[in-house]
This record gives sequence, C-alpha cells and structure tokens, in this order.
Amino acid sequence: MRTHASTQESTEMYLKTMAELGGKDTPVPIAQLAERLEVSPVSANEMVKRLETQSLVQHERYKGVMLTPAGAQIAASIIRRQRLWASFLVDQLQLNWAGAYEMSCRLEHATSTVVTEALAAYLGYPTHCPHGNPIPAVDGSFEPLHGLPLSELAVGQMALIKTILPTTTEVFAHLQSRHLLPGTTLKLLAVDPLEGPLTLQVDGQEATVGRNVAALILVEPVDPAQAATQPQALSLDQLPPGREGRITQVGGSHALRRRYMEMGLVRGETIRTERIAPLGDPIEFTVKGYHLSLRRTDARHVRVLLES
Amino acid sequence: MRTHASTQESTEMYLKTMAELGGKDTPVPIAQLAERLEVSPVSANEMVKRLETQSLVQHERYKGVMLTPAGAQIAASIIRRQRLWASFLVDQLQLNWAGAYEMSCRLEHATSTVVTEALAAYLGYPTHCPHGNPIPAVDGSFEPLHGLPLSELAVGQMALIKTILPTTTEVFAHLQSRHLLPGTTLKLLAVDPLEGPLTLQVDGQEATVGRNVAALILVEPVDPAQAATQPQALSLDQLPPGREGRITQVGGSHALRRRYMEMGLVRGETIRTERIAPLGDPIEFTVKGYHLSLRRTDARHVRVLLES
DNA sequence: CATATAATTAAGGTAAACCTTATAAATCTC
DNA sequence: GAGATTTATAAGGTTTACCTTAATTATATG
Repeated sequence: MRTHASTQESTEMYLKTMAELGGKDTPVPIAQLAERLEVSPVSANEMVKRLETQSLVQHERYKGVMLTPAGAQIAASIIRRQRLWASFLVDQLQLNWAGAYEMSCRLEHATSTVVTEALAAYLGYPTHCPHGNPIPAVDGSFEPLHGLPLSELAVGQMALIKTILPTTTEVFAHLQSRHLLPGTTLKLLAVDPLEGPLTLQVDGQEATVGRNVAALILVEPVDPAQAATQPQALSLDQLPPGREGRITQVGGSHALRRRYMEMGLVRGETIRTERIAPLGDPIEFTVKGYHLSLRRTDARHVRVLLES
Repeated sequence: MRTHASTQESTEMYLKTMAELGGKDTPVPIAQLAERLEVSPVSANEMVKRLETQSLVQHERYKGVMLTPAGAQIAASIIRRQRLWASFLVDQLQLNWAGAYEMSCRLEHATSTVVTEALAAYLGYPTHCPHGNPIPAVDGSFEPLHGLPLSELAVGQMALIKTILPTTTEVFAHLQSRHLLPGTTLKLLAVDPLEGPLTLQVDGQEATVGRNVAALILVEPVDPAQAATQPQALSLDQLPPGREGRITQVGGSHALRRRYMEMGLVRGETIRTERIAPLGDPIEFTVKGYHLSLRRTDARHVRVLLES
C-alpha cells in the first residue's frame, strides 16, 4: 500500500532520471528507467506513453525513450533546482554530504523558477554541486562531464576524483565513509577479473569498491611523480603563485563563508594565486577576472584542486 | 480536470488549515475548512473521516473538527516549517513579502525535520515570520498572538500593526500596496455601518479595507500623544538609551545580514540600547542577555518597534 | 413547533500512479 | 534460423483525492 506521488512530481522524476541516464542524446531502455525509479517496467511503460502525449519524450519501440527538446529543458531545470538545493544544504546548512541529494530531491519539485534563481544568486551562482556534478544553466545547457569512470582506469594508475555521479544515499554514504569524495587522490591497486571489485589506496588505506559503484566515480589520471611532489588537493594558502586551482570546498564561519560567496569564491570557480606579500600575508588572487587579497589564515578555509 | 495532491501533502494541508482556524481549542466547522482549502464540503467531510481513522482529528457531527494532540503536533511542525521558509525567502533570498507564504507552502511539505532544524539554526532561530506570526517551537508550543483585530478597533484610535494573519497572496499583495505591514502605524478614521469597509490613515494617505480583510490585521492601540512625540517604528540607531525594541526587519548587505544573524539580531528578538558613546558612535546594545556594539551606520539597517 | 438552513451521508464517477499476471512481438545470440 | 531473452501490450485491480447530485439529519429561528 505505497503512497503515490503527484502528477507533477512523477513527471519531473521521470524526465530527470532520463536525463541522468543520457536520454538527451541516446535512447534509454525503459527497463533501466523503471529500475532507477523503482517501479515495474509496465508502470514505466504506461507513464512514458503519458509523457509522449505531452511531447516531452519520444519512444521508439524496443529501442528506448529519448527526451524531446521540451522534455530536456524541463529535466535540466529540475536538475538545476536539485543541485542548487544540494549546494545550499551542504554549504550553508552544513548538512551531510551523502544525504544532500535525497533531501534536495524533495525540495526540487516544490521550487518555482523565481525561488530557484533567487537561490542561485544567493549562493553566488555555483557551477558544480557538492558531488562534483555540473549545475545546468538557466537555458538548459550542461557543462560536459570530464574524467573517466574509475572502472576504466588502468591498474597501478593514480587519479583524482572529479565527480560522483548521482546515486542513492546508501552509495554516497558508502563512498563518504571511505573518503572517496571529489578532490581525493587515489591509486588503483588491483582489479578482480569477471566484473569483480576494485582495490584502491585512498588516504593511506586500502579500500575496495564494486564495479558498479566504480562506474559512478569519474576520475582524472595524474602523474604519480607529480602527485608525489605536489599534491593535487590543497588549501588555498598553499596554491603556488602563478598556478590555477578549482575551488572544491569553502569552510570557515557562516559569516566568512558568506563573505567568500560574495567575492565569487564558490565551488567550481577557478582561482589563481597572483603573488604572496613579502611577509607571506596577505595573498593576492584572481577570481572571475578580478583581484582580491586574503589573509593566509582565511585562505586556509578554502580547498582547491590544482589545475594542470 | 484538476490535478490531485499527494496523501502526505493534503493531510498536512488539512491539519495546518485547521490549526490556523483555531482547531486546537475550538471545533472548526467543516464548511469553513472546505472553503479555505477550496474543496467541496463533501470532499472535506470524506477527508476528515480519513484523518479521524488516523486519530489526527476528532469530529463531532454538526459541531466541527478539532485537532487531537497528535494532529496538533503535526500541524505545529508544518507551520514551523512554513514560517521558517517564509523567513528565509524574505530575509535571505529577498523575495517578495506578499508571495512568500504561497512559495513556502510548497516547500513545507518537502522538508524533513533535519532540514527544518538546520534551517532554523541557520536563520538564528527567528521567533516570528515576516508577517508577524509566531514560529511554533519544536515541541509544538505557540507564542500566543497579541493585539486585537483591526475590525474591532475604536474609530479615531491610532494603532500599530503587529501581525497579518495567514491569508492568500492576493490579500497580502493588496495590503502590501497600501503599506499595511507589521510595524506600520495607522489611524482608524471611519467605519461604514453594516459590515462595510474601514477607512484608515496610513503613511499620510487614506486607505480603505474591507471588514473581512481588517479582521486579519492584528493591531495594538497606541496613545496618539505618545505616537506623535515618539514614533513606534524606528531604526535601531534611533532607539533611545534604556528603551527596548523588538526587531522587525534586518537589512543591509548579505554579509552584514549574516553577521547580524550570528549576533542574535533576528526578527522578533528584543533589544535594548545600553549607551551611546560620547561621539555618538558606536552604540552599545543588549540582545539575548549579552552585549554588543554596532556602528551607527550599521545600526541604521535594523528596524525596531518600540516596546511599551 | 414548524420550517428554513446548515451539515452530513449516500451513491456513483474520474484521473493518476501505481500494481500483477499473462500474452504477444521484437531482438539478440548461438 | 530457432530459441532465449528482452520489451511491449493487454486486462484487470487498488488507492487516493477529488467531483456532482440527491437525500437525510440536526440545529437554529421565527
């Protein structure tokens, strides 16, 4: 006797899920959709038909469903809502990283465009959510994902985690407990044959992840020699002059975080160290084309990822 | 062919509406409930029966419905959610006052307790929403409403608006356009007989409001002599030493607002001016039992209501 | 106290999002 | 190309929040 969602909500969930499964470019098998949405394939089929009458999707029998431009636009705007809320929940309300997607999934359906855009402005127009996924623009355009799935990394390679693709709270929590978060550097130690698990070195410890979970982790291979001499993830005060970094985390007190936000220091933004004052304080940076200087102690609260 | 809400959502809407109509203490006629929820009396009757099987309400035929303790607790927690969201939308996202209730009404159903309490902490535990209504505590307790309905004010009296009771966006917008907001001082010029409209003086202009709308405006009569010499609503830098005021609005930049919030300068809080430095700057205040000093220019961003 | 009014119940209906089980039709793989 | 697998459809069902219209009770009022 499960309770049913409203029309609007399930429409949005179907479109969003299709977009997450690549339905903007390639047909998504209805069985896959049904699995992700935890409904029976028959129900998913029915629903897809309903969406087709509204010209939101196009279904080709035995091939799969694809989003129409109208459907893709709605999907993008819902994903925008969700990822903005996830940013708010994690960065402002300091809620748990692993649970943020699930919580934001409830909010996304209850958010008008007016609220969404006010929220985006409030947060300083972040470009990526706390899980590393790009936040679509208002016009529905996505920044392409960069990095390759961890499951396709060569054994022995070192790599930097860029993105954790949308998944369940359980999987997010599993990864969080193993420090497998955007910005972490890992080394692939071994891969079991026959779709078996991967063994990794993370933060000096060994960890194993299944093949399916590894496929959700997008990484960027790094040169081990370079990684040894120069860690990829560092705090802003350690970013060498002339080097660029991508902001992954902004910490500090509420007030400090808000101040940073207003300066344009938000997750996903690229920042370059210009010069360090003679006495090592303050440090000058360039973000979004303009300069600012920060005290070293304040800069310590910002985590960045070295850009190659 | 209207679209139906989910079970959870309509349950919450029924309970919230009942609480707003006084169903915690007195029976609410089902017809009134139906009108507010814009459903037919028959549908409301059905729904009330469903809620009764869940022991959330108690219905006495031909008398009305009352909330059970369990129902009242749920109603209070939903009202808490809504008013916290309304505070966030108005104070943080700077969205329109009149539309905030409607927008927060969507969000309230999508908000878990964890998110609600994190939001409350983020906002500095505000005690009142932007419309002057008290935010229930976590345990479901309400601060009683003070003030009497404008519709019961004596002709010729001056009064201060304390609260605008929950109503529709249209009515809120109507009041907003006439400056009838919490903190405004008005004078009742005339009352038409036979349930007719009221004529008011607000901000030097005349305005008329219907009897039904006037019943939503809770006011506190003020002594005209006192009001003339000492306006009730002023900015914090004008609060005389030794006097107490209740904060009605916190303005300024994002960063300033957040700083204030962290100091405990939130709407509904009582603040006392302790002393003004010899040169008039800074000014010392007491809020929530501790001291703080603000520059006069910063204090100007905070609006307070003189406490008698 | 009769009657008007308001509140309630009865009866029957709709749309939506789910479900199950069974059958039909494509597609893939050997 | 035949069989296995996947995908789709058909058929029938449930629950929930709504609706309308008509009939039945209470309550209030002259």
